[in-house]
Amino acid sequence: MNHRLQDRSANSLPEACPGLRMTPQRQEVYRVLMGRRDHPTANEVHSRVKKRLPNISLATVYNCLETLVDHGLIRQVNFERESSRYCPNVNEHGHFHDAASGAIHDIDFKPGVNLADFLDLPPGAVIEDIEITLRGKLAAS
Amino acid sequence: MNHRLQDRSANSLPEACPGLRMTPQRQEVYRVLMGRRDHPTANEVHSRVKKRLPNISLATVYNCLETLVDHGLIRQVNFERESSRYCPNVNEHGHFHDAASGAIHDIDFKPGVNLADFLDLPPGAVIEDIEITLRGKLAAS
DNA sequence: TCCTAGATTGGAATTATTCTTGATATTGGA
DNA sequence: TCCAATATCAAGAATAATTCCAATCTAGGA
Repeated sequence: MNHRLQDRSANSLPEACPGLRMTPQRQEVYRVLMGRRDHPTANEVHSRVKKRLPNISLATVYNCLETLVDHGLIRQVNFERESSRYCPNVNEHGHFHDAASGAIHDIDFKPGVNLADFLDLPPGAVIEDIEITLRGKLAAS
Repeated sequence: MNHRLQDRSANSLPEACPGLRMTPQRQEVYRVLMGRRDHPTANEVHSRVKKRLPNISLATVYNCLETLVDHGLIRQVNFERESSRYCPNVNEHGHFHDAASGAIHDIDFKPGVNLADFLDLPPGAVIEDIEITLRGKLAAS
């Protein structure tokens, strides 16, 4: 078992994230996200965080989430015009939205795949961020 | 010159779109979108439409846009949490958001690509809709 | 310890969008 | 043609997610 990895994935902020002051609120928001690999909204995060920090405000949860996103520790994902969701998986990946259950699944790229393999990118485009969202159904099979 | 195509692309709703009653408002909203291949917000559409229909309300523009989207005549696209934009290109395609200019470019798929070749889809997934958004810069080259 | 920058809070403000309601318009059938 | 049923439109109110603001609070360095 890799101790550091375990810390990272369920308990704490990485010790050294330059320019980020670790506060109990930020730590708990991060912990809550890492502790369950789903895609909660700010509201849902707020509910979960309140179990340990009953006085935390929703505004603070928004602040913490924004800070964590800015530092690349979590990702913000948007589906249509629904409320933003937050995703503990910072690897490059897409999302599959199951229309039936409402569940959101992370979608990885197949190994070695390059965007330019399937998209006609404008010449000279430098891609800084990718958002891939699929909507559909999982066959009951 | 293909008369019907010309009609379709710049002047009117397609004559036969089942279940869609063609009203002056819808026609104008559609015309305005087809007439300029950009990605306006509902507000921008409203401004443009008002040139010919000065009394049209923003609510009606929203209604028309929603109806046109539901009938597959235009597409609604979202970037982050910005206001929705509407896109006259109903072919399957993605978008590239140029951070410098703010411009949005359509990105086509390379011919014949199958997403499943590039993405690790959950087994049995039936894709109904794809949204691909890239953000970045166009090299000044 | 004291100071300062940054963080937190609660509530107010903002903004895109949707809803509601009443008025109008259109359609298909008698 | 006329009517009834239905769809659309307009205006403003309502909603909901998010951001802003002003007033504390806190941690860490001098």
